[in-house]
Amino acid sequence: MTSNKEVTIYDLARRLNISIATVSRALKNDPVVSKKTKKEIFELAEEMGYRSNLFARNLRNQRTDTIGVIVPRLNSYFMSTVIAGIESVVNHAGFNLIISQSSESTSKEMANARTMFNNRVDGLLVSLAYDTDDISHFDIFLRRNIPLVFFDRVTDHKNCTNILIDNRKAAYEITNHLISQGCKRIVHITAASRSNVYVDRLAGYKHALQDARMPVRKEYIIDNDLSQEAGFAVSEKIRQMRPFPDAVFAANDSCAVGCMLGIEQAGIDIPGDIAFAGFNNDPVSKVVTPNLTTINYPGYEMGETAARHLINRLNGAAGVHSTNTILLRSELIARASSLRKVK
Amino acid sequence: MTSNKEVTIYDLARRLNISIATVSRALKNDPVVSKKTKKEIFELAEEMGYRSNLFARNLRNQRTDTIGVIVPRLNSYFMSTVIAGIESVVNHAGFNLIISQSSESTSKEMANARTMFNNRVDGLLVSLAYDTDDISHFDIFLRRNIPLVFFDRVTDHKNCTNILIDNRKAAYEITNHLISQGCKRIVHITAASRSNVYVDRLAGYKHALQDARMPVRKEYIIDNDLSQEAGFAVSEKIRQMRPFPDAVFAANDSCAVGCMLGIEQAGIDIPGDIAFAGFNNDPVSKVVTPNLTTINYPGYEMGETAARHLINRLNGAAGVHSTNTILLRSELIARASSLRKVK
DNA sequence: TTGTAGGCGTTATCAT
DNA sequence: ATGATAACGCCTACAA
Repeated sequence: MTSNKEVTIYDLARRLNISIATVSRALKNDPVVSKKTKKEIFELAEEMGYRSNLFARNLRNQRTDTIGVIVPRLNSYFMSTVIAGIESVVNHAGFNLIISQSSESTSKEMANARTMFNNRVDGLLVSLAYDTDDISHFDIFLRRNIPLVFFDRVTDHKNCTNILIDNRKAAYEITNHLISQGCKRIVHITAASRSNVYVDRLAGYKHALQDARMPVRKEYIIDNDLSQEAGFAVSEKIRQMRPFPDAVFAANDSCAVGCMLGIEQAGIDIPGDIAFAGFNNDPVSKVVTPNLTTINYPGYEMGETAARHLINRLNGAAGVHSTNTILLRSELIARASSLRKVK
Repeated sequence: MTSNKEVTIYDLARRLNISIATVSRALKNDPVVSKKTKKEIFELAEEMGYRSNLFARNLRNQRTDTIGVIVPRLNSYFMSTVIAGIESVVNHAGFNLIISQSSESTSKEMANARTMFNNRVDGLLVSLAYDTDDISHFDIFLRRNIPLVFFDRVTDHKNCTNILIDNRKAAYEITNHLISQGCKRIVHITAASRSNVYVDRLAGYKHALQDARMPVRKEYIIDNDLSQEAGFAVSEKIRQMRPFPDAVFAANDSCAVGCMLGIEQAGIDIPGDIAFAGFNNDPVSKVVTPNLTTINYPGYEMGETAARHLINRLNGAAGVHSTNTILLRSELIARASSLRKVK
């Protein structure tokens, strides 16, 4: 059992018979302190197991060098890739990171925001929960000029920058791809959420149909929570549709995969009888049989961009403040699940 | 542009013409303060946008109510399930959480540990990086009696509790299952890591073979990083083996899946020509064709257990301190990838 | 190059 | 029921 007593700069100062000011300066490598003194201080600090007290420091500095991240869920490939991107930038810039998940619940998101606020984060990166509509719980940050950057699941707000891809365009492309493969009755599985992500994908889908002079049928637009299980459940519904749809475009890969599994169990041929497309380029898209056509979503870059933008703002970089939206490039990846014709 | 100035208890006190002591007491709902004063204080705090300063509070209290988590990677289904379990317990107990990933790098793990230490976490939950062997970077915690709990990727250390499953037994069972299906030449894919997880699974595999009086062949034990790509690469190696193996037991599901994809591309029948088994019960195991036999790994429970144990220790619960190891139950899930006989 | 002293916002101990 | 005040550990003008 060792002592719990913390070593402070006072202890170091006392032992070396110098002032705490010198110790404090030495520890932050202030060039004004003599090499010799510095060396002594460092060695003693090491020996006594000194650690800087972040609270005292932050209390004094009114700055925490910490950035908060709030995401709906940690458990998608996409999200963990984003986090990796954020981390690389943030660490490099000497900031710490606090991550929390809202579990797709607005009330938890509100609590998380409060915690971040109380932890005095210098800035915040947010991807909104499924149902978050009103974002007034972030006002506390804006009122104090704490920069707020949204990514993926965003919302329009002056003073906040949004980092995302052009969901509408990507959905347009993938729908168009299905059309080009001869599909005429394309089901779209989307989320019953007002989130930009799903709204825009739906818009892209509709737009592509319209441009191809195909009807937008209400019964072909199916709402669920986009989980794999929900996708599986949808397959049952689809099987009973008459006329039978000849394509499914789901707003994410897991849901597409769940639906594919259900369809295949019923002995229906993919893509012969019905083609499939998803969204995100999740690794599972390369596992399912046949491999799933999807949109490659640059998660790592998105994380990097969001973090870099935030840090630039913190450092007062010119022009950054007025940036409203940053769009990243995405791309269609056509795989076997949708390839019906030899081109 | 609003002011950045923080509201403190001094501001509240001044406005109400009372002392900061009363304000402080009122804000923590001390029953000693009169209802009336309390009400006034709360209302003014709300009106002025007061927020408690965590740094000042922590500095004063020498306690942060924060728990740190260090994991190798966030991007596996298993790990995000664990985190969810940890979160539920931790939030409920009124603690905050700081999460960081070591990206399987020992040096990053060391840096993370340092950060956690400087952030004065009250306790730490750790799953070790791939190659971490020496854990002296955690000594700083132990020296200060900051409780440390390892889960999944653990190491033996007095004063630390380990939460894990019986990897050896699980691996024994799954190997035995393959043997019961008539497999005689079983390849094991494992990690070139000294981590208990892989060492124990290998031991279980060997043990099962020995109990069945089957030889343990060195060339059947393959090392890699257990990624899906690595699994795919292994399939090539396996295809060239003579005699041809009739089963593969990989130490995780992604690697098993990667290998299956390679084997199937070569037109080899699973499980007819070669059976497959993985580990973890990752969702992908239900997507791959045929569905993958695996071990169900109770991630959520593991997270809950680890967090609960840590919090009990922080609260000084009796007996907890001397607990060395907590084993959770795992179970074999036999699916089509290994079912060769009708029983 | 080093030292002195005040303050960052709280909480807890003593008084009143 | 309320008030005054001393820490908590650090940083930084200002002084020497």
